[in-house]
Amino acid sequence: MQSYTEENYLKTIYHLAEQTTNVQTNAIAEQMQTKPASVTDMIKKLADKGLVDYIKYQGVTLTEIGRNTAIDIVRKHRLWEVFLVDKLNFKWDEVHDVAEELEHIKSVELIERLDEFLGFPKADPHGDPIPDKNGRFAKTQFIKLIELKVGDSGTITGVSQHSSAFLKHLEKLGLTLGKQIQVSDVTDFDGSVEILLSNKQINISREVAKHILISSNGKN
Amino acid sequence: MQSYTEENYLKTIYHLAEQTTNVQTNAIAEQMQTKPASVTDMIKKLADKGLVDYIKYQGVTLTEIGRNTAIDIVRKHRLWEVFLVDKLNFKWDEVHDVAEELEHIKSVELIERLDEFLGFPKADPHGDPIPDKNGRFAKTQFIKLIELKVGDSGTITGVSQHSSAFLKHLEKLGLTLGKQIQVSDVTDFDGSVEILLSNKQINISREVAKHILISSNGKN
DNA sequence: AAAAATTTTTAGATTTACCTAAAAATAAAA
DNA sequence: TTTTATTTTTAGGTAAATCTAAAAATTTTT
Ligand SMILES: [Mn+2]
Ligand SMILES: [Mn+2]
Ligand SMILES: [Mn+2]
Ligand SMILES: [Mn+2]
Repeated sequence: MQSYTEENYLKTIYHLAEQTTNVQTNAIAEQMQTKPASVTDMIKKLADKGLVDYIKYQGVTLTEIGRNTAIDIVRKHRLWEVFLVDKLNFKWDEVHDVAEELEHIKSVELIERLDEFLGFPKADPHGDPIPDKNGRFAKTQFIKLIELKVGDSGTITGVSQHSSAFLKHLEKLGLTLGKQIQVSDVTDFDGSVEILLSNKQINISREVAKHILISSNGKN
Repeated sequence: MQSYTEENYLKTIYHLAEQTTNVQTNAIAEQMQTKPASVTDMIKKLADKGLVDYIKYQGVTLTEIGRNTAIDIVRKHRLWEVFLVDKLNFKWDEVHDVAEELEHIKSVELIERLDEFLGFPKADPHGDPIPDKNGRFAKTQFIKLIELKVGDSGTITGVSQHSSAFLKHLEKLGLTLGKQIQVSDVTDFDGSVEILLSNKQINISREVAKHILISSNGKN
Protein backbone atom coordinates (compact mmCIF):
# COMPACT_ATOMS: atom_id res chain seq x y z
CA MET A 1 0.00 0.00 0.00
CA GLN A 2 1.32 3.39 -0.99
CA SER A 3 0.77 6.77 0.60
CA TYR A 4 -0.97 9.58 -1.18
CA THR A 5 2.45 11.17 -1.72
CA GLU A 6 4.09 8.04 -3.07
CA GLU A 7 1.24 7.64 -5.53
CA ASN A 8 1.75 11.16 -6.81
CA TYR A 9 5.46 10.56 -7.31
CA LEU A 10 4.77 7.36 -9.25
CA LYS A 11 2.24 9.10 -11.44
CA THR A 12 4.61 11.98 -12.13
CA ILE A 13 7.45 9.61 -13.02
CA TYR A 14 5.11 7.69 -15.29
CA HIS A 15 4.08 10.82 -17.18
CA LEU A 16 7.65 12.08 -17.50
CA ALA A 17 8.74 8.66 -18.77
CA GLU A 18 6.38 9.09 -21.72
CA GLN A 19 8.84 11.63 -23.05
CA THR A 20 12.27 10.62 -21.77
CA THR A 21 13.42 7.15 -20.80
CA ASN A 22 15.50 8.12 -17.78
CA VAL A 23 13.52 10.46 -15.58
CA GLN A 24 15.66 13.11 -13.92
CA THR A 25 15.45 14.30 -10.34
CA ASN A 26 15.04 17.94 -11.29
CA ALA A 27 12.23 17.18 -13.70
CA ILE A 28 10.31 15.38 -10.98
CA ALA A 29 10.94 18.23 -8.55
CA GLU A 30 9.62 20.80 -10.98
CA GLN A 31 6.52 18.78 -11.81
CA MET A 32 5.74 18.08 -8.16
CA GLN A 33 6.44 21.65 -7.10
CA THR A 34 9.01 20.52 -4.59
CA LYS A 35 12.80 20.56 -4.14
CA PRO A 36 15.30 18.15 -5.72
CA ALA A 37 16.50 17.11 -2.26
CA SER A 38 12.99 15.95 -1.35
CA VAL A 39 12.79 14.02 -4.60
CA THR A 40 16.02 12.19 -3.84
CA ASP A 41 14.61 11.18 -0.45
CA MET A 42 11.44 9.83 -1.98
CA ILE A 43 13.22 8.07 -4.84
CA LYS A 44 15.27 6.12 -2.33
CA LYS A 45 12.12 5.09 -0.55
CA LEU A 46 10.43 4.02 -3.76
CA ALA A 47 13.53 2.09 -4.78
CA ASP A 48 13.55 0.31 -1.40
CA LYS A 49 9.95 -0.68 -2.02
CA GLY A 50 10.80 -2.02 -5.44
CA LEU A 51 8.69 0.50 -7.31
CA VAL A 52 11.53 2.19 -9.23
CA ASP A 53 15.00 1.25 -10.43
CA TYR A 54 17.46 3.85 -9.33
CA ILE A 55 21.14 4.45 -9.94
CA LYS A 56 22.64 7.50 -8.24
CA TYR A 57 22.96 10.47 -10.57
CA GLN A 58 21.32 8.48 -13.39
CA GLY A 59 17.66 9.16 -12.75
CA VAL A 60 14.88 6.60 -12.27
CA THR A 61 12.75 4.20 -14.26
CA LEU A 62 9.60 2.49 -13.03
CA THR A 63 9.68 -1.22 -12.30
CA GLU A 64 6.78 -3.27 -13.59
CA ILE A 65 5.02 -3.03 -10.22
CA GLY A 66 5.68 0.71 -10.12
CA ARG A 67 4.34 1.19 -13.63
CA ASN A 68 1.23 -0.86 -12.94
CA THR A 69 0.57 1.19 -9.83
CA ALA A 70 0.97 4.41 -11.78
CA ILE A 71 -1.32 3.24 -14.56
CA ASP A 72 -3.94 2.35 -11.99
CA ILE A 73 -3.86 5.87 -10.62
CA VAL A 74 -4.08 7.32 -14.12
CA ARG A 75 -7.06 5.06 -14.76
CA LYS A 76 -8.81 6.34 -11.66
CA HIS A 77 -8.02 9.95 -12.48
CA ARG A 78 -9.49 9.68 -15.96
CA LEU A 79 -12.57 7.72 -14.92
CA TRP A 80 -13.39 10.32 -12.29
CA GLU A 81 -12.97 13.06 -14.89
CA VAL A 82 -15.49 11.29 -17.11
CA PHE A 83 -17.86 11.01 -14.16
CA LEU A 84 -17.56 14.69 -13.39
CA VAL A 85 -18.23 15.76 -16.98
CA ASP A 86 -20.79 13.15 -18.04
CA LYS A 87 -22.79 12.84 -14.84
CA LEU A 88 -22.24 16.02 -12.86
CA ASN A 89 -22.05 18.42 -15.81
CA PHE A 90 -18.65 19.85 -15.06
CA LYS A 91 -16.80 21.56 -17.91
CA TRP A 92 -13.64 19.89 -19.22
CA ASP A 93 -11.52 22.66 -17.72
CA GLU A 94 -12.97 22.23 -14.24
CA VAL A 95 -12.32 18.58 -13.52
CA HIS A 96 -8.59 18.13 -13.15
CA ASP A 97 -8.06 19.39 -9.61
CA VAL A 98 -10.92 17.40 -8.14
CA ALA A 99 -9.75 14.29 -9.99
CA GLU A 100 -6.30 14.83 -8.45
CA GLU A 101 -7.95 14.13 -5.11
CA LEU A 102 -10.41 11.45 -6.18
CA GLU A 103 -7.70 9.36 -7.86
CA HIS A 104 -6.34 8.42 -4.43
CA ILE A 105 -9.50 6.79 -3.10
CA LYS A 106 -8.56 3.18 -2.49
CA SER A 107 -11.26 0.73 -3.47
CA VAL A 108 -10.98 -1.66 -6.37
CA GLU A 109 -14.70 -2.34 -6.17
CA LEU A 110 -15.52 1.36 -6.41
CA ILE A 111 -13.53 1.86 -9.59
CA GLU A 112 -14.84 -1.25 -11.30
CA ARG A 113 -18.39 -0.22 -10.60
CA LEU A 114 -17.75 3.37 -11.59
CA ASP A 115 -16.24 2.15 -14.87
CA GLU A 116 -19.36 0.09 -15.52
CA PHE A 117 -21.68 2.94 -14.50
CA LEU A 118 -19.94 5.18 -17.04
CA GLY A 119 -20.24 2.56 -19.77
CA PHE A 120 -16.55 1.57 -19.88
CA PRO A 121 -15.36 4.80 -21.54
CA LYS A 122 -12.23 4.57 -23.67
CA ALA A 123 -11.11 8.20 -23.29
CA ASP A 124 -11.38 10.98 -20.76
CA PRO A 125 -12.73 14.50 -21.41
CA HIS A 126 -9.33 15.58 -22.76
CA GLY A 127 -9.03 12.69 -25.16
CA ASP A 128 -6.56 10.75 -23.02
CA PRO A 129 -7.02 6.98 -23.12
CA ILE A 130 -8.42 5.19 -20.06
CA PRO A 131 -6.59 1.98 -19.15
CA ASP A 132 -8.87 -1.00 -18.52
CA LYS A 133 -8.77 -2.87 -15.22
CA ASN A 134 -5.76 -4.84 -16.42
CA GLY A 135 -3.90 -1.66 -17.25
CA ARG A 136 -4.19 -2.08 -21.00
CA PHE A 137 -5.08 0.69 -23.37
CA ALA A 138 -4.56 1.46 -27.02
CA LYS A 139 -1.52 3.58 -27.71
CA THR A 140 -3.20 6.36 -29.63
CA GLN A 141 -1.35 7.91 -32.55
CA PHE A 142 -1.88 11.60 -32.35
CA ILE A 143 -0.15 14.19 -34.45
CA LYS A 144 0.18 17.74 -33.20
CA LEU A 145 -1.87 20.27 -35.16
CA ILE A 146 1.29 22.35 -35.56
CA GLU A 147 2.84 19.50 -37.55
CA LEU A 148 0.09 19.43 -40.17
CA LYS A 149 0.86 20.89 -43.61
CA VAL A 150 -1.41 23.28 -45.46
CA GLY A 151 -4.27 21.25 -46.88
CA ASP A 152 -4.07 18.47 -44.28
CA SER A 153 -7.23 17.75 -42.35
CA GLY A 154 -8.23 15.69 -39.33
CA THR A 155 -10.27 15.40 -36.17
CA ILE A 156 -9.45 16.94 -32.81
CA THR A 157 -8.99 13.99 -30.46
CA GLY A 158 -6.90 15.33 -27.67
CA VAL A 159 -4.99 18.11 -25.96
CA SER A 160 -1.52 18.03 -24.49
CA GLN A 161 -2.13 20.85 -22.03
CA HIS A 162 -4.77 20.64 -19.36
CA SER A 163 -4.72 24.11 -17.82
CA SER A 164 -8.08 25.70 -17.34
CA ALA A 165 -6.97 28.81 -19.23
CA PHE A 166 -6.00 26.82 -22.30
CA LEU A 167 -9.14 24.66 -22.30
CA LYS A 168 -11.44 27.62 -21.82
CA HIS A 169 -9.72 29.32 -24.75
CA LEU A 170 -10.25 26.29 -26.98
CA GLU A 171 -13.88 26.10 -25.99
CA LYS A 172 -14.41 29.73 -26.92
CA LEU A 173 -12.83 29.10 -30.31
CA GLY A 174 -15.06 26.06 -30.80
CA LEU A 175 -12.07 23.73 -30.84
CA THR A 176 -13.54 20.85 -28.87
CA LEU A 177 -13.00 17.11 -29.11
CA GLY A 178 -14.46 15.48 -32.20
CA LYS A 179 -14.41 18.63 -34.35
CA GLN A 180 -13.12 18.38 -37.93
CA ILE A 181 -10.49 20.85 -39.03
CA GLN A 182 -8.36 21.56 -42.07
CA VAL A 183 -5.23 23.67 -42.20
CA SER A 184 -5.68 26.41 -44.77
CA ASP A 185 -2.58 28.53 -44.18
CA VAL A 186 0.48 29.01 -42.00
CA THR A 187 1.56 32.59 -41.39
CA ASP A 188 5.23 33.24 -42.03
CA PHE A 189 5.40 36.18 -39.65
CA ASP A 190 4.46 34.55 -36.33
CA GLY A 191 3.92 30.91 -37.24
CA SER A 192 0.23 31.16 -36.44
CA VAL A 193 -2.06 28.68 -38.17
CA GLU A 194 -5.20 29.39 -40.13
CA ILE A 195 -7.71 26.58 -40.02
CA LEU A 196 -11.10 25.81 -41.46
CA LEU A 197 -13.57 24.82 -38.78
CA SER A 198 -17.19 24.16 -39.79
CA ASN A 199 -16.91 26.46 -42.78
CA LYS A 200 -15.33 29.28 -40.81
CA GLN A 201 -11.76 30.45 -41.07
CA ILE A 202 -10.08 30.95 -37.71
CA ASN A 203 -6.56 31.82 -36.75
CA ILE A 204 -4.81 30.19 -33.82
CA SER A 205 -1.43 30.95 -32.35
CA ARG A 206 1.52 28.62 -32.76
CA GLU A 207 1.42 27.99 -29.01
CA VAL A 208 -2.19 26.82 -29.19
CA ALA A 209 -1.54 24.68 -32.29
CA LYS A 210 1.26 22.90 -30.45
CA HIS A 211 -1.12 21.53 -27.85
CA ILE A 212 -3.97 20.34 -30.03
CA LEU A 213 -3.79 16.67 -30.97
CA ILE A 214 -5.21 15.50 -34.27
CA SER A 215 -6.06 12.07 -35.56
CA SER A 216 -5.21 12.64 -39.15
CA ASN A 217 -7.53 11.83 -42.06
CA GLY A 218 -4.40 11.33 -44.13
CA LYS A 219 -3.03 13.82 -46.58
CA ASN A 220 -5.38 15.72 -48.85
CA MET B 1 -8.75 24.61 5.89
CA GLN B 2 -8.45 21.48 7.97
CA SER B 3 -6.34 18.41 7.48
CA TYR B 4 -7.85 15.01 6.87
CA THR B 5 -7.01 14.15 10.48
CA GLU B 6 -8.54 17.28 11.96
CA GLU B 7 -11.72 16.60 10.02
CA ASN B 8 -11.95 13.11 11.47
CA TYR B 9 -11.51 14.41 14.98
CA LEU B 10 -14.25 17.02 14.47
CA LYS B 11 -16.61 14.42 13.07
CA THR B 12 -15.94 12.06 15.96
CA ILE B 13 -16.51 14.79 18.52
CA TYR B 14 -19.73 15.74 16.76
CA HIS B 15 -21.08 12.19 16.90
CA LEU B 16 -20.06 11.71 20.52
CA ALA B 17 -21.72 15.01 21.40
CA GLU B 18 -25.03 13.57 20.23
CA GLN B 19 -24.99 11.43 23.36
CA THR B 20 -23.05 13.40 25.99
CA THR B 21 -22.62 17.15 26.21
CA ASN B 22 -19.00 17.20 27.33
CA VAL B 23 -16.98 14.88 25.14
CA GLN B 24 -14.22 13.07 27.01
CA THR B 25 -10.68 12.48 25.86
CA ASN B 26 -10.85 8.73 26.35
CA ALA B 27 -14.07 8.44 24.39
CA ILE B 28 -12.48 10.22 21.43
CA ALA B 29 -9.40 8.03 21.68
CA GLU B 30 -11.45 4.86 21.64
CA GLN B 31 -13.54 5.99 18.69
CA MET B 32 -10.53 7.12 16.67
CA GLN B 33 -8.53 3.99 17.54
CA THR B 34 -5.73 6.08 18.97
CA LYS B 35 -4.24 6.93 22.36
CA PRO B 36 -5.53 9.52 24.83
CA ALA B 37 -2.20 11.35 24.66
CA SER B 38 -2.64 11.88 20.93
CA VAL B 39 -6.14 13.15 21.50
CA THR B 40 -4.95 15.72 24.01
CA ASP B 41 -2.41 16.99 21.46
CA MET B 42 -5.05 17.33 18.77
CA ILE B 43 -7.60 18.91 21.07
CA LYS B 44 -5.14 21.67 21.90
CA LYS B 45 -4.61 22.29 18.21
CA LEU B 46 -8.34 22.39 17.47
CA ALA B 47 -8.84 24.74 20.42
CA ASP B 48 -6.10 27.04 19.07
CA LYS B 49 -7.92 27.11 15.75
CA GLY B 50 -11.18 28.00 17.44
CA LEU B 51 -12.93 24.79 16.45
CA VAL B 52 -13.52 23.47 19.96
CA ASP B 53 -13.86 24.90 23.44
CA TYR B 54 -11.55 23.14 25.80
CA ILE B 55 -10.91 23.27 29.52
CA LYS B 56 -8.21 20.95 30.80
CA TYR B 57 -9.60 17.77 32.31
CA GLN B 58 -13.15 18.88 31.42
CA GLY B 59 -13.46 17.51 27.89
CA VAL B 60 -14.40 19.44 24.77
CA THR B 61 -17.40 20.95 23.03
CA LEU B 62 -17.55 22.09 19.43
CA THR B 63 -17.70 25.80 18.68
CA GLU B 64 -20.17 26.91 16.06
CA ILE B 65 -17.48 26.86 13.39
CA GLY B 66 -16.35 23.45 14.54
CA ARG B 67 -19.87 22.09 14.48
CA ASN B 68 -20.57 23.48 11.04
CA THR B 69 -17.40 21.91 9.74
CA ALA B 70 -18.37 18.57 11.27
CA ILE B 71 -21.86 18.72 9.81
CA ASP B 72 -20.41 19.44 6.39
CA ILE B 73 -18.30 16.28 6.59
CA VAL B 74 -21.30 14.26 7.73
CA ARG B 75 -23.23 15.68 4.78
CA LYS B 76 -20.55 14.57 2.37
CA HIS B 77 -20.26 11.15 3.96
CA ARG B 78 -23.96 10.48 3.65
CA LEU B 79 -24.31 11.85 0.13
CA TRP B 80 -21.49 9.60 -1.05
CA GLU B 81 -23.18 6.64 0.63
CA VAL B 82 -26.36 7.40 -1.32
CA PHE B 83 -24.33 7.63 -4.51
CA LEU B 84 -22.68 4.28 -3.88
CA VAL B 85 -25.97 2.52 -3.19
CA ASP B 86 -28.26 4.26 -5.67
CA LYS B 87 -25.90 4.65 -8.61
CA LEU B 88 -23.18 2.04 -8.20
CA ASN B 89 -25.35 -0.71 -6.68
CA PHE B 90 -23.38 -1.19 -3.52
CA LYS B 91 -25.14 -2.89 -0.62
CA TRP B 92 -25.88 -0.80 2.48
CA ASP B 93 -23.28 -2.73 4.43
CA GLU B 94 -20.50 -2.07 1.92
CA VAL B 95 -20.47 1.71 1.70
CA HIS B 96 -19.21 3.06 4.99
CA ASP B 97 -15.46 2.55 4.57
CA VAL B 98 -15.33 4.06 1.09
CA ALA B 99 -17.44 7.00 2.27
CA GLU B 100 -14.92 7.53 5.07
CA GLU B 101 -12.41 8.39 2.36
CA LEU B 102 -14.70 10.23 -0.03
CA GLU B 103 -16.00 12.56 2.70
CA HIS B 104 -12.63 14.34 2.71
CA ILE B 105 -12.64 15.41 -0.93
CA LYS B 106 -12.59 19.20 -0.83
CA SER B 107 -14.84 20.76 -3.44
CA VAL B 108 -18.01 22.64 -2.64
CA GLU B 109 -19.02 22.49 -6.30
CA LEU B 110 -18.62 18.73 -6.38
CA ILE B 111 -20.92 18.14 -3.44
CA GLU B 112 -23.60 20.53 -4.62
CA ARG B 113 -23.68 18.87 -8.00
CA LEU B 114 -23.63 15.40 -6.48
CA ASP B 115 -26.54 16.37 -4.24
CA GLU B 116 -28.49 17.53 -7.29
CA PHE B 117 -27.52 14.44 -9.30
CA LEU B 118 -28.90 12.26 -6.51
CA GLY B 119 -32.14 14.26 -6.33
CA PHE B 120 -31.44 16.01 -3.03
CA PRO B 121 -31.94 12.92 -0.86
CA LYS B 122 -33.09 13.46 2.72
CA ALA B 123 -31.62 10.31 4.22
CA ASP B 124 -28.70 7.98 3.62
CA PRO B 125 -28.89 4.19 3.14
CA HIS B 126 -28.97 3.70 6.91
CA GLY B 127 -31.78 6.15 7.47
CA ASP B 128 -29.54 8.91 8.80
CA PRO B 129 -30.61 12.43 7.80
CA ILE B 130 -28.55 14.33 5.23
CA PRO B 131 -27.90 17.99 6.12
CA ASP B 132 -28.63 20.45 3.32
CA LYS B 133 -25.95 22.80 2.06
CA ASN B 134 -26.68 25.17 4.94
CA GLY B 135 -26.21 22.41 7.44
CA ARG B 136 -29.88 22.11 8.29
CA PHE B 137 -31.73 18.83 8.68
CA ALA B 138 -34.83 17.60 10.45
CA LYS B 139 -34.15 16.08 13.84
CA THR B 140 -35.79 12.73 13.30
CA GLN B 141 -37.67 11.17 16.20
CA PHE B 142 -36.83 7.54 16.24
CA ILE B 143 -37.72 5.08 18.92
CA LYS B 144 -35.68 1.95 19.41
CA LEU B 145 -37.50 -1.26 18.53
CA ILE B 146 -36.56 -2.63 21.95
CA GLU B 147 -38.63 0.13 23.55
CA LEU B 148 -41.86 -0.85 21.81
CA LYS B 149 -44.51 -2.67 23.83
CA VAL B 150 -46.37 -5.78 22.66
CA GLY B 151 -48.93 -4.69 20.09
CA ASP B 152 -47.06 -1.55 19.02
CA SER B 153 -46.28 -1.21 15.33
CA GLY B 154 -44.17 1.06 13.15
CA THR B 155 -41.84 1.42 10.20
CA ILE B 156 -38.13 0.67 10.16
CA THR B 157 -36.46 4.00 9.39
CA GLY B 158 -32.96 3.65 10.67
CA VAL B 159 -30.24 1.68 12.39
CA SER B 160 -27.92 2.77 15.18
CA GLN B 161 -25.17 0.33 14.30
CA HIS B 162 -23.42 0.39 10.95
CA SER B 163 -21.21 -2.67 11.09
CA SER B 164 -21.31 -4.87 8.04
CA ALA B 165 -22.07 -7.92 10.18
CA PHE B 166 -25.14 -6.30 11.72
CA LEU B 167 -26.48 -4.90 8.44
CA LYS B 168 -26.02 -8.19 6.60
CA HIS B 169 -27.89 -9.92 9.39
CA LEU B 170 -30.79 -7.51 9.12
CA GLU B 171 -30.89 -7.97 5.38
CA LYS B 172 -31.09 -11.75 5.76
CA LEU B 173 -33.98 -11.36 8.19
CA GLY B 174 -35.71 -9.00 5.75
CA LEU B 175 -35.49 -6.11 8.19
CA THR B 176 -34.68 -3.33 5.75
CA LEU B 177 -35.62 0.35 5.72
CA GLY B 178 -39.26 1.05 5.05
CA LYS B 179 -40.55 -2.30 6.28
CA GLN B 180 -43.60 -2.36 8.56
CA ILE B 181 -43.35 -4.35 11.76
CA GLN B 182 -45.46 -5.08 14.81
CA VAL B 183 -44.25 -6.43 18.13
CA SER B 184 -46.16 -9.61 18.95
CA ASP B 185 -44.28 -10.85 22.01
CA VAL B 186 -41.32 -10.29 24.25
CA THR B 187 -39.65 -13.39 25.63
CA ASP B 188 -39.09 -13.35 29.39
CA PHE B 189 -36.17 -15.75 29.27
CA ASP B 190 -33.69 -13.81 27.09
CA GLY B 191 -35.48 -10.58 26.29
CA SER B 192 -35.69 -11.48 22.60
CA VAL B 193 -38.50 -9.89 20.63
CA GLU B 194 -41.02 -11.60 18.43
CA ILE B 195 -42.26 -9.43 15.60
CA LEU B 196 -44.70 -9.65 12.74
CA LEU B 197 -43.08 -8.80 9.41
CA SER B 198 -45.15 -9.15 6.23
CA ASN B 199 -47.35 -11.80 7.80
CA LYS B 200 -44.46 -13.84 9.13
CA GLN B 201 -43.47 -14.22 12.75
CA ILE B 202 -39.76 -13.77 13.35
CA ASN B 203 -37.69 -13.67 16.49
CA ILE B 204 -34.85 -11.24 16.95
CA SER B 205 -32.37 -10.96 19.79
CA ARG B 206 -32.49 -8.14 22.28
CA GLU B 207 -29.15 -6.94 20.93
CA VAL B 208 -30.56 -6.63 17.41
CA ALA B 209 -33.74 -4.95 18.63
CA LYS B 210 -31.66 -2.31 20.41
CA HIS B 211 -30.18 -1.07 17.16
CA ILE B 212 -33.26 -0.93 14.96
CA LEU B 213 -34.93 2.48 14.86
CA ILE B 214 -38.66 2.74 14.35
CA SER B 215 -40.87 5.64 13.41
CA SER B 216 -43.88 4.68 15.41
CA ASN B 217 -47.41 4.46 14.02
CA GLY B 218 -48.61 5.27 17.50
CA LYS B 219 -49.99 2.76 19.93
CA ASN B 220 -52.36 0.11 18.68
C1' DA C 1 -11.61 12.53 54.29
C1' DA C 2 -8.24 9.14 52.84
C1' DA C 3 -7.27 5.67 49.70
C1' DA C 4 -7.94 3.63 45.32
C1' DA C 5 -9.25 3.81 40.69
C1' DT C 6 -9.84 6.30 36.63
C1' DT C 7 -9.02 9.91 33.49
C1' DT C 8 -6.15 13.19 31.51
C1' DT C 9 -1.99 15.53 30.66
C1' DT C 10 3.07 16.09 30.07
C1' DA C 11 7.68 14.58 28.65
C1' DG C 12 10.35 12.67 25.42
C1' DA C 13 10.67 9.83 21.00
C1' DT C 14 9.52 8.23 16.33
C1' DT C 15 8.01 8.52 11.44
C1' DT C 16 6.83 10.89 7.20
C1' DA C 17 7.43 14.43 4.16
C1' DC C 18 9.30 18.39 3.74
C1' DC C 19 13.13 22.22 3.77
C1' DT C 20 18.01 24.96 3.21
C1' DA C 21 22.75 25.00 2.58
C1' DA C 22 26.75 22.85 1.23
C1' DA C 23 29.31 19.09 -0.95
C1' DA C 24 29.92 15.87 -4.71
C1' DA C 25 29.25 14.11 -9.30
C1' DT C 26 28.30 14.82 -14.05
C1' DA C 27 27.92 17.49 -18.29
C1' DA C 28 29.09 21.43 -21.12
C1' DA C 29 32.18 25.06 -22.55
C1' DA C 30 36.44 27.11 -23.24
C1' DT D 1 41.81 19.07 -20.75
C1' DT D 2 40.91 22.35 -17.50
C1' DT D 3 37.34 25.43 -16.15
C1' DT D 4 32.59 26.43 -15.57
C1' DA D 5 27.86 25.31 -15.16
C1' DT D 6 24.34 22.13 -14.03
C1' DT D 7 22.48 18.36 -11.68
C1' DT D 8 22.17 15.52 -7.86
C1' DT D 9 23.10 14.05 -3.37
C1' DT D 10 24.17 14.51 1.63
C1' DA D 11 23.86 16.68 6.10
C1' DG D 12 21.20 18.57 9.36
C1' DG D 13 16.61 20.45 10.74
C1' DT D 14 11.40 21.45 11.00
C1' DA D 15 6.36 20.39 11.50
C1' DA D 16 2.46 17.13 11.83
C1' DA D 17 0.69 13.20 13.87
C1' DT D 18 1.63 9.55 16.28
C1' DC D 19 3.50 6.62 20.37
C1' DT D 20 5.04 4.93 25.46
C1' DA D 21 5.82 5.82 30.12
C1' DA D 22 5.21 8.54 33.91
C1' DA D 23 3.14 12.40 36.42
C1' DA D 24 -0.93 15.05 37.72
C1' DA D 25 -5.80 15.85 38.29
C1' DT D 26 -10.34 14.16 39.01
C1' DT D 27 -13.74 10.87 40.44
C1' DT D 28 -15.24 6.96 43.01
C1' DT D 29 -15.03 3.94 46.76
C1' DT D 30 -14.21 2.79 51.30
MN1 LIG E 1 -6.54 15.55 -15.34
MN1 LIG F 1 -7.70 14.29 -18.36
MN1 LIG G 1 -21.25 5.63 7.17
MN1 LIG H 1 -24.70 6.04 6.84
